[in-house]
Amino acid sequence: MDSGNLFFESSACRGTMLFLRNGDIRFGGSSMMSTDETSKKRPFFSSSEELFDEEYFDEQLPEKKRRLTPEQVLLLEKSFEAENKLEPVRKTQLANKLGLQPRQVAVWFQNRRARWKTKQLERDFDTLKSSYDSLLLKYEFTAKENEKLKSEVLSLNEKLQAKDVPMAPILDQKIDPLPVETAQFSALPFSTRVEDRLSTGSGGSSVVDMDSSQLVVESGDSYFPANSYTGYVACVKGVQSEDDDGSDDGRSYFSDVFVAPESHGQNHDALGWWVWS
DNA sequence: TTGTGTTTTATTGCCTCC
DNA sequence: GGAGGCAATAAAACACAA
Repeated sequence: MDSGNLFFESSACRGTMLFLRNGDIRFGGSSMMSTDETSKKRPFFSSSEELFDEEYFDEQLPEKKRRLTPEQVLLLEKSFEAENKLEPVRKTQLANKLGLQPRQVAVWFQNRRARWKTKQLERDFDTLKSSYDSLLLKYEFTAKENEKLKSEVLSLNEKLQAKDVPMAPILDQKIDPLPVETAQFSALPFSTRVEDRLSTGSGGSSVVDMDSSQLVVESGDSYFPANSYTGYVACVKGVQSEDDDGSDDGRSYFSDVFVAPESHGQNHDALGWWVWS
């Protein structure tokens, strides 16, 4: 990992001097501190000036990878909530404020974005699953209705035949879906780009671009594959989203949608699903 | 206390953008 | 070409059951 280490040990401190490829020199070591103690001590990485300061060395034990204090994490979380990308000026300001190196702040944001993305994928999956289940129930219900109506037509035809009246035809085709208004949803093709979703963490609302007929998900909303899903989204009530850890913004990015299979017209697919455009 | 699974911090390598 | 982003990964720190 590191390009070179120099182990050192004394009565005061014990650890490893790390010579990193990027030219940084860092110190690692071990301690038997409690978590509480840890939170009171300095962060692991300090400026090279500090690290070569003898007084500093006498007072401070170099540590191995050190967890950030709750206060530091809180401030970082707040900053992330405001904006999940870190421009250089803000990085420097945060680093100064927190007593960390800018690199640490950048790394924290990088990892935080990764965690956020993982959570978001989980939420998207849950939402899609709920939507699928809901749509499946609807399909099954309507299919039963269809069968029921068919048998009614048969029955009535038999009665008409008995009275020698021309029969009504039984259409051997599947019925069309309910009108959009009746079904209480509207279909919208959507397409989102990962870059757009990640560009900021402060968004959260979805807007519909009527000109392009696309559901435009504002930055940081969802992680459906970019331009790879060409299905349709329809708004429906009652799909719950979850806010797992509370540290995320807790927004529901697709809490009111479900997805139907791809289609280019009002028709049925191979599995008998109703699809529309 | 110890083994094990999870979380957090940090590095590496590759990619994109300017 | 340098800066910054991301995915993958390592490893320390932590949590927790046995």
